[in-house]
Amino acid sequence: MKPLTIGHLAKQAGVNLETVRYYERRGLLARPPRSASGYRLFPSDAARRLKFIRRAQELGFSLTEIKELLSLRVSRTTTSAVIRARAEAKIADIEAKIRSLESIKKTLRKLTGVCDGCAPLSECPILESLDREGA
Amino acid sequence: MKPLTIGHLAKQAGVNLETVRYYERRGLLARPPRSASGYRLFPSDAARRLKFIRRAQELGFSLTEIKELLSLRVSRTTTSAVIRARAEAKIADIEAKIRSLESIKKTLRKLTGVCDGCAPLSECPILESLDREGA
DNA sequence: CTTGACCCCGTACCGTGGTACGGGGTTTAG
DNA sequence: CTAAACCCCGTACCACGGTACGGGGTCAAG
Repeated sequence: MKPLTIGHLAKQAGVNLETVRYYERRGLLARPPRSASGYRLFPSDAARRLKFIRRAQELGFSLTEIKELLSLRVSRTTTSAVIRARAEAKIADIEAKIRSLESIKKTLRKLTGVCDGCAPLSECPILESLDREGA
Repeated sequence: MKPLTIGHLAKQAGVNLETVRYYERRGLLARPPRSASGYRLFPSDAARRLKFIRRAQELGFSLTEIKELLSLRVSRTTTSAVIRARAEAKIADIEAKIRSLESIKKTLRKLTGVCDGCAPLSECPILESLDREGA
């Protein structure tokens, strides 16, 4: 639970040290307290936050969106109703993503089934997923 | 079912015309036949393919990965066993994405539940999702 | 008390995924 | 038969998300 220097944090989270500074600049990581000589001293849960950011990126969220996600919490300055609305919007986004992924997955499963069933497949069956629904 | 010029295709798929050319260069779209004067004449299902690409991008796939996804199909040059293995790898990727999304969603649901239950929440509850499991 | 590892900051540079530009031919509607 | 609208191609440029560089201070081991 002792504070981490930027190098240790970066190593622990598996990211580049410069990336940590970059996220701080972008506001994804709070500006940490500094030692007398100006070194950043990160709370140990900063590593968790970094890992969250990386995972969320892999799921197609931009850094801006991730920042929004991370700031969803009840506070003095934001009422729970506002938070609730924002969270529900995010949930809808996420559910749409999940549906799309399920759809691709289903298609891929059909594809792996070919070997067993020898069913005929269209030229590029994957195109059959993700049809309809406006952008 | 008549062929589309690049402009019509772009409009139909809701993408920039230059993007179509870019995808063609990147190999995500087959080089289409040309008219006598050199105009591209796309089969009408190219629009579907473009929409697929855009959706897959929103799900965090890079253009390179999308190209791979799109090329998953049985052909003369690729045996079904190879395809099967590739498809199964993609399925595993997708399932991991879905799990991560479900995890974030669950956290967000807890958040929206606050209004009703007035349960105390940690400072930033979203961090609790996506914990553990190596990158 | 020096040497190597680490940190600071600002700025420059890079890969990905486009998007724009510009000089030129083509097609089509009036 | 001409003007608008479209297409060609190559090249330049852009935003995002980093990543590297370089000149300087700091800290810990020998």
